[in-house]
Amino acid sequence: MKTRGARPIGMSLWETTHVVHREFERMLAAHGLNRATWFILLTLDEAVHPTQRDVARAVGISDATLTHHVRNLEDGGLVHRTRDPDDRRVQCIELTDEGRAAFARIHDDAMAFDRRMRAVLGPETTAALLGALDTLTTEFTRPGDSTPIPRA
Amino acid sequence: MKTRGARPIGMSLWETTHVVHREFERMLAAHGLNRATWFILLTLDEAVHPTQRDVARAVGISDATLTHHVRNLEDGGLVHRTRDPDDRRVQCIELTDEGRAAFARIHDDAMAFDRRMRAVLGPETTAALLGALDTLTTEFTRPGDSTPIPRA
DNA sequence: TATTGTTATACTCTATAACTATA
DNA sequence: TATAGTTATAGAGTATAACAATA
Repeated sequence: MKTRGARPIGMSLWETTHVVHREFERMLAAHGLNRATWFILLTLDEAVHPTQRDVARAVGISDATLTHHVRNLEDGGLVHRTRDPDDRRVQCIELTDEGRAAFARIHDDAMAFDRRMRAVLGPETTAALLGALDTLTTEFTRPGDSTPIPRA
Repeated sequence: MKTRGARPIGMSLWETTHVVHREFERMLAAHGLNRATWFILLTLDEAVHPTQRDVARAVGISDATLTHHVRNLEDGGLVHRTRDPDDRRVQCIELTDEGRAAFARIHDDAMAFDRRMRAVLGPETTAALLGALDTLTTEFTRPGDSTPIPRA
């Protein structure tokens, strides 16, 4: 058939995302994290006393999957959980001191990563890229799918 | 800590890619395929008598993983394999008639998908987006990592 | 010995369903 | 009854290592 036309946008989008993402994951792995656990720590940093369910929603994974990752974080000593005294069904997740230190280190690396991207693109292209991505996200997001931080 | 600055580019890139990709996978799933098998069919359409190893390289997966997917395609009747008479170690993969028909249908849908993206962006923004993606891919591709069509 | 591909096996991420404990 | 979270289990996609067949 030899179907050849312009390269599909989706192909470029996929390729770039995964080339970039691979580098980002290498950085996270050097700190003992992966994408899901990093998103969890980000959510914990930004939310005020979230329940696990809140965190799962924010990260875009199921409760069961969150339990799995939180257990890993807890085993690694980055996080610790206590039952909420006001509602003992609720687990309160908090960063440990070690977790806060790790978060700060990774956050620095993540910011450096972002600066590298912005530097290579330049301010105008960066703005154009972000605008285009936003347009596509709006176009392809389904009303039902509320995934603030998208899943894999 | 409440670390808040501009939204990282990587986050937008990740989110958009996966919102778009989710829709694309829905389309593929309606035809009984997934991303890996679609990339395999694309490679078969474009390459001339590739070995399985060639296809694995092009898709960016291991030989063992390719075997796994090719078996699924074969079970689905889209592909069939014969040993190369000139070198009986080599499997020649070919689309069946049914495979060619399925490929044509999916290809039509994929082109429609691409038109939808280009339409919502407009020609200038499309060009700007592709340029930015290309810049990022170049910046973050490691010399060793040759992944023409990227893996998950 | 080197290469092509397969098999056996296992790991990670994910989900659903059934469950516990609380409310 | 309803909710928060856990456990048990499974499936998809991936990989590595050992292997068979062929060169």
